Amino acid sequence: MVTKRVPAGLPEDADLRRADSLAREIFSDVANKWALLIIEALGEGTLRFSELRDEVEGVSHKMLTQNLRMLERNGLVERTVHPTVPPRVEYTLTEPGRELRTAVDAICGWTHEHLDHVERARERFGER
Amino acid sequence: MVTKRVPAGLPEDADLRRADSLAREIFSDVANKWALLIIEALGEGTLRFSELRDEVEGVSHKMLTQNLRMLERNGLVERTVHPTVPPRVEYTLTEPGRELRTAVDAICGWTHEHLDHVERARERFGER
DNA sequence: CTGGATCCCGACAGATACTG
DNA sequence: CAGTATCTGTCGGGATCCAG
Repeated sequence: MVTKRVPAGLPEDADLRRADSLAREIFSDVANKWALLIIEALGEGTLRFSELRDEVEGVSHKMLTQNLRMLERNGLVERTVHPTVPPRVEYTLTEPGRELRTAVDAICGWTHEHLDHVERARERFGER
Repeated sequence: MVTKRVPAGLPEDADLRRADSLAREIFSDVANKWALLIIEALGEGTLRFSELRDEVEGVSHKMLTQNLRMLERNGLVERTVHPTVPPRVEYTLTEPGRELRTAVDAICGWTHEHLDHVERARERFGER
């Protein structure tokens, strides 16, 4: 987390602190397993709640709603309710959300590309 | 998380399942706040344990060691002990670790670039 | 179907103390 | 300084039930 350094006490000092703590807060929100998997699952498209639950393997009802609310609150995901019966709710990444997704993609890609490296590292690590 | 689809029952089927579950496991390990912050803190350089504790703001002694062990086990971080007194232990990203770091950089960058967007989204979300 | 609310247990994370 | 161990409380997160 790169932080701009400024002599203490200047007028803009407080603002910078605020911005940094906000950045940390957002990072903490976003940098968790379920949030990233949801972002990855949404991809370019639109998914319903139940589709997401199926798509994001292993996520519980609670964690899904919780993270979706959080992502919506932070403006990463847009939630559109179709007032039909039964209700139909769709989730889509916003533009910033899609931008973040490319980073998540990179992590996913990295994971698959280094399976062997990790496995070998684990074996070596196991020898003790 | 893109998964290659193969007709069930083929010889390589089991291998693919194993690879996927391994990928998920690695992802779960890596996609957490402290691990990502540690990777980001290490950057291109080398840091001692105590330097990392200072650098990664808010991390506890325990979480730091725990995550460092995990990153070492997965071959993302290299740990070198200098048998001096007092002991001096240094941590560096491995090559795969540095590759992953670029993705983490992207997330950090994203965070700082969208502070306003997030703040506005939160305000709008608050109106309920 | 979506999702809020509640209960409850296990895992996680902090604090502290102890070794090399 | 670096790291392990233990103890303890908190809370993440699953299961379940209820409502719109």
